Amino acid sequence: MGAAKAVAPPPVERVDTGFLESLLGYNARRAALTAIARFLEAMAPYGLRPVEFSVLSVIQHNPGVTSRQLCAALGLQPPNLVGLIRQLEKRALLLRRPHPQDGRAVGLHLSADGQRLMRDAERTAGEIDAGIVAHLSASERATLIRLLQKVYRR
Amino acid sequence: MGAAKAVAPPPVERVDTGFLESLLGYNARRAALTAIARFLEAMAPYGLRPVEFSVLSVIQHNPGVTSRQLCAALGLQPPNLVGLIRQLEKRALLLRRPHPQDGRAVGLHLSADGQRLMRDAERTAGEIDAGIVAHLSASERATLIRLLQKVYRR
DNA sequence: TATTGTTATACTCTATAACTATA
DNA sequence: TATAGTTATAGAGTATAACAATA
Repeated sequence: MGAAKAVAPPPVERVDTGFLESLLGYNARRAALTAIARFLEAMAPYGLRPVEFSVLSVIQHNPGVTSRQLCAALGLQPPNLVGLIRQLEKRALLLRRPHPQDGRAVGLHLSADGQRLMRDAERTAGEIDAGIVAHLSASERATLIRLLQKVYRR
Repeated sequence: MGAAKAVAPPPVERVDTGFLESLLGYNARRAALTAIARFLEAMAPYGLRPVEFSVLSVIQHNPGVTSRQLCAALGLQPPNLVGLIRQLEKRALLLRRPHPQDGRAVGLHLSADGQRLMRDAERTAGEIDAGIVAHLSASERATLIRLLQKVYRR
């Protein structure tokens, strides 16, 4: 065949990420980043980042929940929750009340302001989420969420 | 009905995360974190973190790719790629060669060692990934990946 | 002895502004 | 003037060790 010595390879025209796209982890991460980016924009008016939103949401639906329970439910480290709780308390969105049965623990509750904020924020979050999967059918969306849960639940 | 004044609410027994679990973003993030945790363990013997793995994988399948193209393909910021490339070059896993057409750019290539490492690492990554979705059927796995791509591709 | 909440701290990841060399 | 690569730097996010108060 022809001369095959020291032929400079042509520049890459289109980057092939085929192998990565065959991995579940890569696709889940990319999808999560897409969703989180939209979420960040939509929650900016409320002054809530994703972690703050999820913390307040769990407190709203579980009044009196403890820090420990929050950490377990959301996969957070206790030390990282301390500053978060303190800031949300400063903003008067949540209250810390003594735990009815355990003197070491503190029950977390939303204030009236916090409840109002979260009612609006959760509605907005639901709308944003629907927008992200607007080009999926309702059944595709349900399937996607069901399969994702199958992955991370043991 | 009964007396309803100042009754202390009972402690939370089981934390309800139902609302968060109705959001795609939350589920995608949890699934991604699960997959990444397994990936971290499996790649530790190769000394590769997820970003390093994805960078080397793209270079392997696109010899001569530039930093800029890598960043666009993987969603990285150029400044964050610099140190990564430098370390991988120090480990003699990749080579930087002048770009054949653009004097500003540098073409990235895997060394022979890098190619050997990535052949093994990609095989291991595929096995790990299969293990994460082992309790899903082959068709469920394909559906999951297809729907995730539908989310993050525009 | 174990657990809740906390402090201090460090490490990773990611983001932005500004510079240089070349196009 | 626009782009590729780089430097310096700052901000999130996440992790561990160790402590006081209570169980």
